[in-house]
Order: sequence, then structure tokens, then C-alpha cells
Amino acid sequence: MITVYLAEDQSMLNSALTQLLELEDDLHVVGSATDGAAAWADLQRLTPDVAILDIEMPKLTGLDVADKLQAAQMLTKPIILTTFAQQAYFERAVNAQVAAYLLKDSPSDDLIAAIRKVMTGQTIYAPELVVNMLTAAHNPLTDREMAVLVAADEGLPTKAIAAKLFLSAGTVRNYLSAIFSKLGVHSRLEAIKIARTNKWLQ
Amino acid sequence: MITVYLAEDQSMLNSALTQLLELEDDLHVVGSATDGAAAWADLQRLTPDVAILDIEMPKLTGLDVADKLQAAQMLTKPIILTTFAQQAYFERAVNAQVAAYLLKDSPSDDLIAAIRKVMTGQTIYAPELVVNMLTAAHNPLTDREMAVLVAADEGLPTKAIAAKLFLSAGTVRNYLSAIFSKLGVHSRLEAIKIARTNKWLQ
DNA sequence: ACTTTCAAGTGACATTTGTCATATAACCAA
DNA sequence: TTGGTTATATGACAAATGTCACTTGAAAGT
Repeated sequence: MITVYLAEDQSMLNSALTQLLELEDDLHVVGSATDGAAAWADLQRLTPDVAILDIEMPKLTGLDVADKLQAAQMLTKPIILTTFAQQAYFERAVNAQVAAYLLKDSPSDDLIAAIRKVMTGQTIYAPELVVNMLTAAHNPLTDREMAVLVAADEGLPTKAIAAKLFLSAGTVRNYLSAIFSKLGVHSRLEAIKIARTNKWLQ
Repeated sequence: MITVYLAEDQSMLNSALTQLLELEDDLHVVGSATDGAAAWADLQRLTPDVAILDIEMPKLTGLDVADKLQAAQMLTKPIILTTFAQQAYFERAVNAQVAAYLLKDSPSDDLIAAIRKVMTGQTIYAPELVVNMLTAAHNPLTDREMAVLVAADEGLPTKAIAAKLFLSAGTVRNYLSAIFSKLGVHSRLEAIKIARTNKWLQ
């Protein structure tokens, strides 16, 4: 019998999956939560074989929980189950040595199959992500440029950005100019849009 | 026997719900799709009792499909099943006379209960939304101002916005100025931020 | 009929932004 | 040690942006 814990903040999916997994003879759902902190508390107590973790949850993300599982050297195998194929998330998950990384864009049978496979020691990554890994646009901005862009994203004007980062206004404009040139745009708005679609921001 | 159709673009939820609904003795899932256009084509052919519609789907949204069901005077009862409580969506759904409007933030049993209730002629709205309806900060911007703001949000400079909306550049600046004054800000960036947090944008 | 609101516009103006050239100092790698 | 990158800065300039004060016509409300 494989014991499974489910952390998923969308109740509809949480309850549907719980019931579905329970129907399998070799699986038993020992608990579930809709936020990361509750999940982590439960996991320490229940030590299930597998923990299915959504990434975007209140309080703690699924990746945070996976990190904690690894740090505590627990035997519970984390399976990340998330909506979108975002490179940054995937890389963090690989570093946290998750047992599987699945997209919600695949059928529930895939999840059930994945649970059984990770119990045999296999590691499973959604193929979309592995392909993406090679082609992913990585952030060309320096830390300093990112700090300026983040401040700009808050809607602050040049002077306020300068004050916030203890720079002169001219330097801030220079950074912004450098950012625009790297991203091939000509305004804060466009730069922010690009940074956002590439998930460098927010 | 209640026949049910399921349009939900997240495969994990789609397949999980399909299997779960099939377990109920009085429900039968006659078909499902992961995009709106396929759903509409199927619905015309299958004429199920109930159509569960996600809003954000490729090609046609669930609200588009609900509109079409109403326009074609079909007896299929639309149930909207969506992630977030957005006032604009809810209002459109009410106008399309949907049979129920549920959030994915509720358990799957609620959906099953809702299906049975709509078959008795009841209309079901998620309580969060009805409360929200009364308290919602309503958008103070005119349609025209919104059009300008949307264009600005795309990162377009004044001239491009003017060209897009067949206005003069001066008029566009005036609209923007009016928007800023209504929202109490002094830049496009800040205005966009406020519009976004209030869900008037995106 | 009168008023308000909205859509659309013009012109002038000050301010902010974006661009560019250029400079220095620190650090890191070949 | 030489060169590249980053962090920081200045000054000058053109372009874009935001503000204000107006005007006009149409639609909607009372």
C-alpha cells in the first residue's frame, strides 16, 4: 500500500483527486491540505510515501515544502504538480531533487502512473519542460538592473527609484537604458512586460 | 439519468471530474473537451442536460459557449466552473442566464450537488460572488478610457495608441490624464497597476 | 428644454524619459 | 597584467509624457 499526501489549493481538484486516488487498490490518501504550511506540518507527522505538491499555494509554495523535505532528509518523495511549464520553477524543483514534475495539463491517469513509478525509484519529468530547458531564454539582466526594473515595476518615477537604491537619477536612467537595449525595447512598460512574460518579474 | 458534458482545458481536472461524475449512479458524462470550439460543436450534436464550462479555454471561452447555448435556445443548462471570483465574468454569466456559477475553490461534491439542483430548476451562485457584487470597487473609467488604458498596457507609446484607436495623440494624452486623475496617480505604469489589482485589466 | 456626461479635439507648457558619450574604480578571469 | 564586466556617475539633448485650459457635438437623464 502506497501512502499519499495531497497539497493542492484548488479545492475542486484537491477533492476530485483525493477521491480518485482512493479508488486505486494500492493507493491510500492519508491527508490533504490547501496551503503549504498545513501540508508541511502534516507531512512531518504522517511521513507518507509520496507527497503531491502544487507550487502556487498560500503560505508555503510546493517548492518550499520540497526543499524542507530534502533538508529534513525525509523519505517522502515529492511530486510537483503544477499548471504551467515555467523554467524557473522547474530548475528549482530539479535542485530540490523532486521525484516527479508533472503538469496539470496531463490526465489524472498520468499522475497515478507517476506515483507508482516514483515508488520504484524512477524520476519523471514532463517532456515539455526538458525540451524547454535547452531553449529557455535566460535573464540577461544584472542584479543591479533587475533591482532598477523591480522598482520601475512598482510605478516609481526615476527620482524615487534613485532614492530607493541610493543612486543618482542619471544612473537610474542609464540602467533603464541598458535594460531596454538588452531587451530590444524603448520604454519601461515594454521592458516590464517582457520581464513578466519571461517570469523574471513577479 | 442526467447527461453531462464537460468543457475544461486543464486535463488533470477534466479527466478527474469525468471519472468522478461517472461514479454517480444518476449522472452520465456524454463527452468532454479541452477547448471551447470543440465543446460547442459537441453540444449541438449531443444536447446534454447540463454543460459544465470553464471560462478560460482556448478558441471560445465558457461564457461564449453559454451565450451560444442561449442564442440557440437549447435546453442544455450551462454551469460555469471557474478559478477566480471576477466580477466582470460573473456579470456576463448572469446575463447569459447560466444555471450555476461555481468556483474551483469549492469541493467536487458541490459540483455534483449543483448538477442535481439545476435539474430541478434552481439557479446557484457561489456566495462569494454575490457578496462581492455589492462591495466591488466598480470601474470608474469609461469604455473609451479603458480602451486607451488597454492599449497603454500593451506598451504602446501615445502615437501608436492614437493610431490604433483612430484618435489624435493629444486626445490620447487627455484620456490618460483623465484616467490618472480618476485613479489618483501620475503615470501609465501606476494606472495599469491599479487597474490590474482591481481586475479591470487582464 | 435643460443639464450632465461622454467623446473627441487643439494648443501650450513643464517635466520626465530615453539616448549617448564619456569617465572612474573595483573585481574577476585568462 | 591585461582586458572584460559591473557599478557608479555626469552632462547634454531629443523625444515622449503629463497637465491645463479650452471647445464642440451627441446622447442620456430629469
